[in-house]
Formats: sequence, C-alpha cells, structure tokens
Amino acid sequence: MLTEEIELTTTHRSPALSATNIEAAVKALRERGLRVSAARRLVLEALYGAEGPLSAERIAQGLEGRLPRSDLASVYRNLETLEEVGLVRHVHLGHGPGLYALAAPEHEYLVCESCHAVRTVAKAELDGIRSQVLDRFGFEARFTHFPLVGLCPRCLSESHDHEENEHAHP
Amino acid sequence: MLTEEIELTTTHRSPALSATNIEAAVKALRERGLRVSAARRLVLEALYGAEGPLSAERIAQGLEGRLPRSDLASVYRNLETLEEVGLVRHVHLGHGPGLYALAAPEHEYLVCESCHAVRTVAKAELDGIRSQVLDRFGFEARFTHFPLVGLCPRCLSESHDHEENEHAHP
DNA sequence: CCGTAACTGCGAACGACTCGCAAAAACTAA
DNA sequence: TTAGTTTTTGCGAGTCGTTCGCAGTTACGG
Repeated sequence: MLTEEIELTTTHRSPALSATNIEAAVKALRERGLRVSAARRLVLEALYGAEGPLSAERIAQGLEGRLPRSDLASVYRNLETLEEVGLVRHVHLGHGPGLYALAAPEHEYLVCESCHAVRTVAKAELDGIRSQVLDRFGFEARFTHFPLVGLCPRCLSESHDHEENEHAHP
Repeated sequence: MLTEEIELTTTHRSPALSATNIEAAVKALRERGLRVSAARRLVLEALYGAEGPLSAERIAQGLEGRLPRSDLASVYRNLETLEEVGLVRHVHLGHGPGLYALAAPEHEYLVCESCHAVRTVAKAELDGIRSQVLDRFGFEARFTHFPLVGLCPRCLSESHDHEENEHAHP
C-alpha cells in the first residue's frame, strides 16, 4: 500500500502575526533555561507560518524553499522540546508521519477512513460528544493526539449507494 | 520513549469452540480459491485461540510456545489475505504495532492516552455516541480500526487531584 | 570574551512493515 | 499417483518514520 498524502480541508490561522508570537515563544523557552538556536527558531517559524499541521520531514526540507533546510534529527528533537514546553502538539492522522502544530489554539481532528480527508475543528465543537462519552464511559475523549476516525459525509453516501446497487440485484 | 505494552482489560471470547470455526474459515478461504497452507492455518489458530488482539510478531513467535514459530513476513502476508477475505481486522491502539483479531464479533476500542489501558466494547455500546457524531458532523464514527482515545476514569481523577494540589499553592 | 552547558549535524540503529525471488507446498487434472 | 500449474513460503534486503550516540559547535551567564 502506498503512503497516502493527507490533505487538510480547513484553514487554521492567518499566517500574518507570526513574528510577534514567535518572540513570545522565545521568551517562554528562555524562561525555562532553554536556548534559542537558529535551528530551533526555524522550527518555530515553520509552525507559526503554517496553515495546518506539518511533518518533521517537511520542516527539515524548509517548506519547499520558503525556509532554509535543516537536519531532520534536530527538527525531531526540537519539536520534542517545544512539545515538552507546551508550545507544540503533534497528531497522528493515519498511517503517515506524525504532524506538528502550535498547541494553541487547541484543535481536534476528524479523519475519514476511506478518503483520508481531515476536518479540523475547535475543541468546543466536540464538547457535546465529549460529555456523552464521559456519561457513558467515565472516559474523557480527546481528539487532539489521535483523531476521531470514521466515514465522512461523502464517503458515507457513496457507501449507501453501493449498498443500494447490491440490493437492486435480484 | 519505550514501546509500552498494551494490556487488555476485557475478555473477548471463550477459547473453546476454536476448531469448528477454523474449519468454517478454511471453507471461506477455499471458496475464494485460496490455499490452506500450514502457515495460514497457524495464523488462524492463533487468532481463534486468542483472548484479545495480537501483534504479527507475537503470532510469528508462536505465542510463547503455544504454537510453532513461523516467518514474520508470511504472517503479515497471511493476515493481509485474511483481512481481504473479511475474516480478520486490525486495530492501531497507539504507538506500538498493529494488532489483529477475528473480524466477528465486531469490537470497538477505547484507549487511555495516559496509562494506555484498553477497553474493548461491543459495537452497539457506542451507537449512542455514533448517532450524536452523525447528527453534528454527518460523519459515521468507527472505533474499530482506530480507537476512541482519551483519559480513563482513573487517570482522569488523578489529573483532577493534581490540579487541586496546584491550586492549593498560594 | 571565556567557560561550560545545551545544541547541532552526521551516521548508524531502530521498529514495524513490505518486497523480490528462488525453493517448496497445495490443489487440479490426468 | 503423479505431473503440472500456481500459490505460498522463507529468507534477506529494503523502506519509512523516528531515535540514538557522539564529536564538534554555539548560546548565553559570568
């Protein structure tokens, strides 16, 4: 099976106010006694400029020329550090590589098992479902690190169509 | 990070009526023009005798001496074939290897992000949540291939405890 | 501007699969 | 039963995503 590309169907944040926020992140790092190296700053720039979650690989390649390339292992280490600090979060949207994004604002993900479309939603949008899961199972659902997986509306209706065709056979 | 062992908290099926059902599976294979080799039968025996989903690795090792060892690549190939035939299904319960189980009866999984405990439930138990997700997002949730991830009751209450301790600091 | 952590970049190793290929079954038809 | 065809096996090597070891840099506090 080929590794399938994941496409995002929603937009995350405007790529504008980057620099300002990066300095806030830099401050958070220094407060923890962490150093602000060029490589680390680069990872931050990639994430602040991104429209959706990014793979470590794509960050290391410099986002198709928009940023300088850097060492993949270091990108992974920096993403890990940033995640420990709470600035970054990663999500596993299927069989591909993990994808990284800023931790705030907190997004949750719905992924279609059939077409692999990703729907990104604000945490609050899933609160209704979260409270039902809590009621039934005492379990607090989180769709930040692993998504809610299922069939998207389109694939769902296609699968209904096929069922009908099958039933139509006498 | 170490690969963490996944423990199952529920029982799947009684390990008794194996042989009978294996012959049904064998029949299904032959009907599709597939051959029933020793290796293939072994995978089937492992799954019919198991109390929960198994990794390919564990099947290849012969389930700690209960069955003969076999070739890992072939185990993967056979699991794939059995899955195509519809006899087997696999689930990704976190960062470890995929786990394989008989497709019927259809189980769904809840996994704790913190302690990695797995709760296996019958499909019907999640129908309420499924219909709420369908209403809100037009999305049919499936927790068979990827689980519903969150915090289990115990880890949830522990995280509340910690919050209280933090708040207690003036 | 010096010392000393922290951090980098490289290559190698890792786990979980997947593939290529020659040798060995399994079914089929004779 | 055996010969023929086609699947399947077992091995080794390869891939992908990620992590590790380590010598060489570099950031920052003094």
